[in-house]
Amino acid sequence: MTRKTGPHHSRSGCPVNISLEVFGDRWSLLIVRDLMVRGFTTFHDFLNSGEGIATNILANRLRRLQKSGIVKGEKDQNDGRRVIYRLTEKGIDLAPVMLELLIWGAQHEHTGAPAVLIAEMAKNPRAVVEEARRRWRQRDPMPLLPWLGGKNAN
Amino acid sequence: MTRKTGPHHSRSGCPVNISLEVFGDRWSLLIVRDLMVRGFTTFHDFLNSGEGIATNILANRLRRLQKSGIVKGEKDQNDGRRVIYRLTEKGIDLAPVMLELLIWGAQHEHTGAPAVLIAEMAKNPRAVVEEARRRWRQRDPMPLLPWLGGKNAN
DNA sequence: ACAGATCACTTGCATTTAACAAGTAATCTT
DNA sequence: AAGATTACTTGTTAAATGCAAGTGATCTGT
Repeated sequence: MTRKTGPHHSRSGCPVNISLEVFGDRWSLLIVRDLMVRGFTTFHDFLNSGEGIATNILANRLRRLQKSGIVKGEKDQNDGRRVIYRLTEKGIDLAPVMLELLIWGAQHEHTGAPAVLIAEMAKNPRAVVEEARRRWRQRDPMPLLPWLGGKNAN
Repeated sequence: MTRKTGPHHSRSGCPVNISLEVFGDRWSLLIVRDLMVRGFTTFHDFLNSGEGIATNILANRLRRLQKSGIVKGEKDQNDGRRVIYRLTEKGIDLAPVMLELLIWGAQHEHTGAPAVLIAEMAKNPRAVVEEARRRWRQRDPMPLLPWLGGKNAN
């Protein structure tokens, strides 16, 4: 009924904690990934992203990401049905987090990622981040990476 | 041999996705943070960490982190009740992720982190990661950072 | 040696969140 | 005008989380 501390009470002022409160769940960063490295822009894109998010969860996460200023959505001018989602600057600033996540996962878990490519990125993270930022600035829709998931092996 | 990550099947082979399946929740990375930057080692430490995790969830996350090889726990030789938790190498390899998470949170959200310190870390992430790794190797229990949570407004 | 505290957990239960299946309104295509 | 597409909602069920209390092993002080 009555919430004692309001709707969004921060558990602590630690930056790590606060980051996790914003996108510390199983889906939010996958949406950011799709926007950042795969060049996805629509609800439909995210839905068929390979991991199988449910429509209500996707809608909810997109709303949350917009509320926290990481993503912005606007109506497509050529097609009134479509909403085009795009990272904000705050969103593209997650590129370093995304990259380190990618590197860690590729180095420590069995993924479909080609080791050479990962090593390359690990050697020069600054360049990768800068390239991501460049594409974002120029609205370059081309994926940043040849898609790493492979044929979705299961 | 089929690429199985255990009884749970992977949603996709993307490294980002797999990373998130391992620690993509609100608590796992906070435990890693406590181990990595605060020098915490015991159940009790994590419990009084400031964010208020419940005992059952904490036990569950510690188990999961151990199963995925990020954390190792062993009995304290001087006190048979205690279990001392420590990051594995796979765990300390999360330092870059943690750091970028920290930087992003500090730059984009309202946190208690001193801006100067954050800027310093952002300027030379390699050094910070190397220092974290050094402390881990030498079992240096000293916190990596003057604690950033501040007075923890709760 | 014993009482009481401490530590690392469990267990049971209520509440919250996520997953699944359908449906809907607006818009576009033919 | 019919049918398809797009971006969602709305139920309903399953799972995860949060909370309070309890358990057993071990340590500490007397």
